Amino acid sequence: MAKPQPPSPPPAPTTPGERLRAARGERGLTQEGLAARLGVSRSAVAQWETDRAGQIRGNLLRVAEVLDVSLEYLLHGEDKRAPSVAASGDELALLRLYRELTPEDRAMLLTTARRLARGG
Amino acid sequence: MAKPQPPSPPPAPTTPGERLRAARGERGLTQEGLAARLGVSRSAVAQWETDRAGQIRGNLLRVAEVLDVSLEYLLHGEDKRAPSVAASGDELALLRLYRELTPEDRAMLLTTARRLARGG
DNA sequence: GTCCCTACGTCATTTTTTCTAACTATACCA
DNA sequence: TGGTATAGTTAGAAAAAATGACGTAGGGAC
Repeated sequence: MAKPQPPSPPPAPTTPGERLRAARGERGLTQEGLAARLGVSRSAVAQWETDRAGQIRGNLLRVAEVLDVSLEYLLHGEDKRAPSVAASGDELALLRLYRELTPEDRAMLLTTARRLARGG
Repeated sequence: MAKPQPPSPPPAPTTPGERLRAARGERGLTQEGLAARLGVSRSAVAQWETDRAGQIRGNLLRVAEVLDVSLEYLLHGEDKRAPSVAASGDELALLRLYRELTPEDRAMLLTTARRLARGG
């Protein structure tokens, strides 16, 4: 009965902590690594990710910066404002960066993307 | 000499506090009114607006809600709300490619984009 | 098996931040 | 002048978050 589950629909993280953890994971950072970049203790990061009393709040800005996700995404989840195309925080980040580039660099980035997509 | 200044180019607020004050003003709220809606004291609001020792933090979310501005705007200034939709064809292409990538490759592409954006 | 190492969760306590409650200042108007 | 409304500033209290220490789980190497 069970349809052969396609690849694996990623279970969207539902809390700020989960989203933080997801974003950190995607960047291949450990809690310790992230903590170091932020200049806080590892346990602080652990507490943020487990949505404990210790809240991200004060460091939100820097966390969003270091992980390159939007504040809105970290806090609210998917960006509800952009149903059309760009969805997640990292996609928005990519777009923002792209728009900053010179035409030459844009072309280069697209080439890189294609190469990676081909399995390069 | 001085060109007749057109209407009045609104001097863009440059700090979170100034932007908060501007947003509050636009909505015709006094510090007291805003404080009431947020459930904090008026002096707290006053301190946020005068950018005293990074304060808003804990209430950022609610402030943004009540004033109906984005967090990004409050904190960073530039309106980050706009770029949520991918417009041009090349941007769409970039996004499509991005979505095909593995998390690792996505991270790599973002890194590349950041490097290019920094002028690398 | 067990030793070790890495990554992580949790707790008690300390440290930091932020709030509140006065108090002060300025502007406006009767 | 007095009265009102709005906002800036300060000290101390209250709340929040960071730290450091401890415990757990998984994986290799031996």
